[in-house]
Amino acid sequence: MIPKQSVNMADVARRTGVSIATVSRALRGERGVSEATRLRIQRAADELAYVISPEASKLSGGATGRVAVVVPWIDAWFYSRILAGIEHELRAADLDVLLYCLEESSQRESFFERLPLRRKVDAVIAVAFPLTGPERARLEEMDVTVVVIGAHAGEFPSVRIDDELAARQAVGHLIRIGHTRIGMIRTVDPEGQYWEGDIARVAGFHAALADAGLDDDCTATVPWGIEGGERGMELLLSRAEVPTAVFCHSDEVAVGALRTLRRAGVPVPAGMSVIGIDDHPTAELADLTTVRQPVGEQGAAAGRVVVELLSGREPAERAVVLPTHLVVRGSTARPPEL
Amino acid sequence: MIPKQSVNMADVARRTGVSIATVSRALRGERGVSEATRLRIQRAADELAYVISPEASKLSGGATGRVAVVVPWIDAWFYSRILAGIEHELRAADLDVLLYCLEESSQRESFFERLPLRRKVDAVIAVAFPLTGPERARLEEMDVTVVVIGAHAGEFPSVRIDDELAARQAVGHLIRIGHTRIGMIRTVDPEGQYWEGDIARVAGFHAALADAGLDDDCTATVPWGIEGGERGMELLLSRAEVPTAVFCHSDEVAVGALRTLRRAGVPVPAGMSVIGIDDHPTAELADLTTVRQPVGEQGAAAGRVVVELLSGREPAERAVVLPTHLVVRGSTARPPEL
DNA sequence: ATGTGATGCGTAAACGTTTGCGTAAAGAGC
DNA sequence: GCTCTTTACGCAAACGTTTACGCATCACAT
Repeated sequence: MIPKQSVNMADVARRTGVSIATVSRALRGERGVSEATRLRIQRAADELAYVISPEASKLSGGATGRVAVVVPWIDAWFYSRILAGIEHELRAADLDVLLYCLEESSQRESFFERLPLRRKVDAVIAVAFPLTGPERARLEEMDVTVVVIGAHAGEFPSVRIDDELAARQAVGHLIRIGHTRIGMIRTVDPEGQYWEGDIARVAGFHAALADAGLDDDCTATVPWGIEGGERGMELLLSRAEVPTAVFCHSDEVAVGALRTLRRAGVPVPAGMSVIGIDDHPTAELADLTTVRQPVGEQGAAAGRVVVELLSGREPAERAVVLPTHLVVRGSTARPPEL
Repeated sequence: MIPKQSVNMADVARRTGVSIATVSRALRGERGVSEATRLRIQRAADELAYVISPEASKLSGGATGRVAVVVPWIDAWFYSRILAGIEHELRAADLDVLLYCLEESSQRESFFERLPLRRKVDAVIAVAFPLTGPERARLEEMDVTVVVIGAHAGEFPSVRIDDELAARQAVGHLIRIGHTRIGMIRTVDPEGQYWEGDIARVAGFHAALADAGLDDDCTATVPWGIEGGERGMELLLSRAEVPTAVFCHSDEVAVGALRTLRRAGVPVPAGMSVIGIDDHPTAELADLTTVRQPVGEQGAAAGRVVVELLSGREPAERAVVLPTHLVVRGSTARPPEL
């Protein structure tokens, strides 16, 4: 057997002339250790480049120092930015990030159902997918702390934007510049489910139209993504009453819509205004008007909430709602009639 | 203290009437257990929904079941796709992914230097950043298995594309359609370092030109990204001899180059051909000719290599090189002179 | 009958922490 | 001076595995 080259608490204890128990307490900042010895221990630990063994710690009732992040996709702008925000914040707090990419709801279900989360992590951050009732119940019964991004699920702390407001900002812009026939392209996931964010955006769409006394039956439903956007715009163009402006669930959908318009020879914004949500990088490239949401910042906020909760403090707010705002570019203009 | 609701080996042992040791051996498929009892134990474990505690396992000399993935950025197409590939493959093998996003080389250095990797993970996958000599040495001396993506570092198994060949494919295309004055936009990282991939692409660029007997002093060096691409094209346009075609380090750089051209009123491809590498999603949107590389597949391949190594098998190949191929779109055409 | 290897399994000692309990010493109140 | 807390620390028992060792048992050849 190769000699263990890793230093453990016993080494630190020996070096400081105290017991292992005292080292444990000192290093975790527990009370019951004089400031003087705590300092000595801390220094010794630094000198030895000691790092705690998460295994042993967890095994004897401590924390794992790990947080699970569950996303439906990684290779999508939104999720990877969220993830970046989370990772940054958690690493700053010396927590490790365990990544689970669970595309299908059945995978998520079995993950929450039978996986021994409590054995692996101290907390779970669930990003932007619909939590089913059983999932929620399951999470509540195991004693991991949970934070949800992009949705509000039961009593769990959450971080999100106000999707309904964002939709109102987008549609409000279209109304202000004179549009009266406004369409929307909404999205469903591959399993045919509407996500909370989409539902709220549709609600905001309808509410904004209602406030302005406008008709609102002009909605197309497509799978999320660029191709969905293409299809959605095709659907809207084939209507009896073609709208003069379209509010898209998100920028990627809007980019698809723009492609269809280009192919159909409809000039943007002269013949059709298009607006999205996100401020995705390609929105700038495509000169797309949009409602910007802070993405990385949502991840970071969730990370901070987790850190607070794990260190026993109550976070400042249990439901963080970050602001969105309109970014006007070249894809929206007054309707042709005016 | 809340009663432990998690099943452990003792429970399985009791249920089957064997010792804990036997359960341990049976569940890991070690020899020394009759097939009959192994089956009984397996069934009991399933019935109890037993899952091993990674902490205890690691603590007593076993594996952690975790793999660290180190990337310089997450919120970039390339890395998030790689990550998706890795995650998918590792999850299939019941390994957990620990994500570390280390942007600065100093962070990476201290990560490899003082982090107790052996305490946390069984293996490390390093994605596409330059490993310094000390880092390499450090990794070698701790007994974690290492796999490198997008570079070849020492004796470590690696997964990558042939960057030089990819460059040759791109430049070869430009030469074949008649270009003789070809420029390149290469990239450096924020710390002023050239990455292995870039160096190889430059080499391929020069080699392809040399093979065709062409001049090759037309290179611009910029920071990676869209803005870098814009700047790079500005530099090339301000040359005494403006090239008729430009090979860009990657698609995102090429997109920047296209923006500068549009602003400068240079028609593409009539006035300038542009080609990139990657086949980034926006390459299709921007109608950009490019050399496609399999990105998610590189991650998946690396994941498979790790799985092989951790289960004690030697992987099929220690240096996996995945193929690239030309994707011709509308951003390249014969030069104006012809 | 005896010896010789396998084979199948149990015993018990790690692994490196956390934590309840015990205890000595110091300080506080009278 | 004597209790009564409080503080600072040590002891030792968990936590749930892996694994070196040891002991039967059995097949097979002597």
